[in-house]
Amino acid sequence: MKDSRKRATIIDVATAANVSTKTVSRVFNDEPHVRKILRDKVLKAAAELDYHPNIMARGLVGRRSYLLGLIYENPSPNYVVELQNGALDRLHGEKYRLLVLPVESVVEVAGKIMSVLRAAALDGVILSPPASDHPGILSELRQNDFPFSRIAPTQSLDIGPSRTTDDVDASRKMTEYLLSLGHTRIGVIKGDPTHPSSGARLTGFLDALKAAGVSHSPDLVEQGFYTYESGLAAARKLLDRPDRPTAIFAQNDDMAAAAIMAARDLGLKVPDDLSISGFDDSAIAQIVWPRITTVHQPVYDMARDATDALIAKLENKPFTMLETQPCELIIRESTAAPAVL
Amino acid sequence: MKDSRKRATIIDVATAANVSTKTVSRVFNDEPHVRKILRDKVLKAAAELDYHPNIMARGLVGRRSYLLGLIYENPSPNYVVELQNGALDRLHGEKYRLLVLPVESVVEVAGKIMSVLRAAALDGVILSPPASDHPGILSELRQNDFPFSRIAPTQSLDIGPSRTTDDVDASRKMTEYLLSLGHTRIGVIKGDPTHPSSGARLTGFLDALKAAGVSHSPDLVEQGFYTYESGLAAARKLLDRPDRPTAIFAQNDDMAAAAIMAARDLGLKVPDDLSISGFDDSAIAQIVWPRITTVHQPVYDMARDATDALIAKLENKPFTMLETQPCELIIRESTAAPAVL
DNA sequence: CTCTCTTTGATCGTTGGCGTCAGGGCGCAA
DNA sequence: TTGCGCCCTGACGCCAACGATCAAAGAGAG
Repeated sequence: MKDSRKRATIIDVATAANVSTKTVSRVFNDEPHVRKILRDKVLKAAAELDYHPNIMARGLVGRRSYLLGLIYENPSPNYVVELQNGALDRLHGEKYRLLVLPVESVVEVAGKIMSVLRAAALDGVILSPPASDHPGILSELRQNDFPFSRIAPTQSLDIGPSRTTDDVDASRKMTEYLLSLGHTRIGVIKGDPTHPSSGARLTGFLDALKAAGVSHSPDLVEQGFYTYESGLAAARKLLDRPDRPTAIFAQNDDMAAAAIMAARDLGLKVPDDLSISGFDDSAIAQIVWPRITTVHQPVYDMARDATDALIAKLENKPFTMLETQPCELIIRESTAAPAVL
Repeated sequence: MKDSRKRATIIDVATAANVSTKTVSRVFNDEPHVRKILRDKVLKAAAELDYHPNIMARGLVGRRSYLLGLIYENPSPNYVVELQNGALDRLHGEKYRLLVLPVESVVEVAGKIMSVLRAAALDGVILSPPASDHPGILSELRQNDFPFSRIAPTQSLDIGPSRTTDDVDASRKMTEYLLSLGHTRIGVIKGDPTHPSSGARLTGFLDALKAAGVSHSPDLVEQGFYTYESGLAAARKLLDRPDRPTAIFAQNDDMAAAAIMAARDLGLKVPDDLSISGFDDSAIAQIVWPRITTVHQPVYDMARDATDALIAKLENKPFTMLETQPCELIIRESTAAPAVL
């Protein structure tokens, strides 16, 4: 037994198996031109020596780190964890590993994204909103020929592989549902303005109103930032209005949950006195009471698929540039017909 | 201008600055014996060439990857994100990077932890519960002299740096508070039995009852797994009993939130008909209604400090082996005196 | 001739060990 | 006091080494 402190090298394995290092290399890289007998001998020797290829050395000569980055802002823990899990599950069994790169704000990294990526020696990067739509970041990546894939982009869908949903359509459907219940005075709590999803969701909302011939006052749109706290403040403003809306369409579930809390503070019953709908179908939507009517966003699936596309790109395999996932309206207890007509 | 696809090497910088590569290396590693004039010249050349040291090459010769791993199970997104943020914030500005290593269950990796760590070429690893208390994992790490630090361990506090809170004490305080309200029939929803925190929290609970001379039936202890779903099932069992408890002490906030939902399904009012308390003070505790009385766990702080200790260890700087953080009872709206005596 | 290997030597980018060189301080003899 | 040799130290440069891959050339077996 060797000193366990010292790791076995490819030379040790080659010696033990009585083959050349080249052969060992071939075995570990699944290359052809190795008989099964030899392959087994090598694997046996490697197992006995507890040999693992040195990623550093391999990376140095092959110019690959097998490290992928995931860039995200941190709106809600549920979202982040789903994002990570989607990526991690796809990476399971692969030799790639995931480095998490949370950023305070996309603006923060806009100019120095390449420095960050190079300093971390990443092979590729997965961009989540709003980085996935940031023109500066995208152009910098393209200029440097840096492999990336995008989660839920809304613009320039042709410049790289991506997985997305149609926020406008989903938002339109949700609005149609609220209209069908009889709501016409609908408050909106917008998400972070630096996230294009926020604009898209508003567009869908306005489209539906227009199609239904319902007029809408811009005063009923309040700015939030996809966080619980921002949702609380925005909901309070909406509910303090003399012409209080009969329904609030929050652009994500965290803000919808905050709206429920704000309504409770005012003694309003949800959904009897006020309907509230969210977006994303994150875990929180089923934990609060009433459970939130929302739109299911396949965050996990999008993250997994974006990772898949990135790996395909890195390995020069074919991949689809853009895939739009369906989204689904999920009706729960937070919405109902308005009590007063 | 060089082709931007090709990264500048230390040789390019040395050539541009008209010094030796060794000098450039010294500058980038903050070593002495370089005059300021030369240092500035090197930095200027490096900036112009957009040079970043190649981590792979550096790691190869120095046997360091500057990669730290964070091992965790995935009980609740809030917990995971706090954990990650604590570690990441400490790493900010350092050359170390964080690799996330979620595991299905600690048992899954118990035997092959070294393989995982070596395959990922990690410099060190941060263990969160329950890995931080797993005897198999700990002994394997020690046998291999692999640097690690632990978050919230409960056993063998002398074998490595760690940051923890006193779960027994915190649980005792919470129980004393429930007793002081007048509750004597208190149901418990336990956490995952593979997490030592679960046992510790039960111990504190039983200690307090014993000290107060209150007898307790083991039937009032239900098994959960720190997840919302498990809490829902456990709470239902407790509430279906003929001698329904007047209070439920859930061992984390997710399960406490589930208990609130279960109570609502039965038409019970919280806290009027049933008091519910949680543990951890995670985000969810303030999002549900009533907001949950809980014990604040400084997860973020513990993660940051454990990261700090690990870095200190890796760089042979002094560090404290064990530090116990205070914990704080946080009283909110989910607890009150029992209505019926 | 093809398939399955081995051998040799170069290569990736960086760092550690060691050598070199210049200059300063110091002791000591004249 | 001056001049000389010596040691020490700071400021570098040169070269091998880290571990794996890869290209090229060759060899034995079928």
